[in-house]
Amino acid sequence: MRWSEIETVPCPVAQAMAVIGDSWTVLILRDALRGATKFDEFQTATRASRATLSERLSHLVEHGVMEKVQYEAHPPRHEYRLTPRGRALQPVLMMLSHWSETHLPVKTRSTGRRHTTCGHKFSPMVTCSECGEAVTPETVSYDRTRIDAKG
Amino acid sequence: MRWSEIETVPCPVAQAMAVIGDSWTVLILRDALRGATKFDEFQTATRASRATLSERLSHLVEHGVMEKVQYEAHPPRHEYRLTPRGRALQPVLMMLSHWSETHLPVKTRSTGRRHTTCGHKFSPMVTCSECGEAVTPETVSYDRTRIDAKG
DNA sequence: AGGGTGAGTTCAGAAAATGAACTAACACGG
DNA sequence: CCGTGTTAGTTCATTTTCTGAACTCACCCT
Repeated sequence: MRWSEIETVPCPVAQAMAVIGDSWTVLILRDALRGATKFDEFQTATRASRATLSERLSHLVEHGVMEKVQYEAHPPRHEYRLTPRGRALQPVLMMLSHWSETHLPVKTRSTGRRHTTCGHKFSPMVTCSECGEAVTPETVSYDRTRIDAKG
Repeated sequence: MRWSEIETVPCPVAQAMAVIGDSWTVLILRDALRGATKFDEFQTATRASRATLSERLSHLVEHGVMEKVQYEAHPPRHEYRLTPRGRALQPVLMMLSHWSETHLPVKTRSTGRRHTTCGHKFSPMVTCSECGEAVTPETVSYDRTRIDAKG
């Protein structure tokens, strides 16, 4: 199966990858979440080629993760903004970054995440919406599990 | 910059992508977390080509996310198992899947996640390790933010 | 007129992915 | 011993995608 046909696979993870699974896309989202909006800003930050970046941004717009907004008419200038759907990826990126910081050989400075509500430096944790306790791989079950890609 | 050089970028997200950012890799991890261990199991579930799958599995082993274990000597047979580093990706995959289920047009059945500790169906939430309250994009700040890829 | 900026597009060459077939190393049944 | 089956790959010709550099367009500024 071709990677470009991944969108046809009826699995939530595959559907997510169809939208944000191409190379560079996660780095684009990282920068968007940090406030980047302009084409050249993304190009400098990600260092993807202009052609690839253009393709990826269009793809994200098509899938409702970002929107392309004209912010100046003369000369015509655009910026790319995260939609609510795009901003909802923040927890995913945060968990990914935290995994990287805690489980990969260190090649980066500590991120210094601070929770402004309580004022402390913190680690992001995944908890249960119902009881508030931590969720671990061992304490989750799935009512219907499908291993195969076809459904 | 070439995608294969992404590992040289000193940013946690880029480092994570260097390990799990290639196409198919996240689907391999999805299946590994569901209990897949054998080459052909991964091939059937992901539908990646055998060559690509072989390359990706080796890459994950190199980076300590999976290990290749001989489980039978005659004939020699191996299986791929998640290491602790690999299992630690479960929260990332869970948040990704949850994003897909809640923010993408539905093309899949609901996952039916249940927290065995409390017995309820639940949604995974990201909370602060210090105060236990929900973390949102608006309630996080970073002590040192770097937008550029160079550091 | 000449230079600069933002947002791309174009294109030839390089790199990576695909699918099908092939290999290896054995087990099993007859 | 022979043919078939299983697991785990490798090989390779073809197709697809990515890369970097240059180029375009539409303006503004001096």
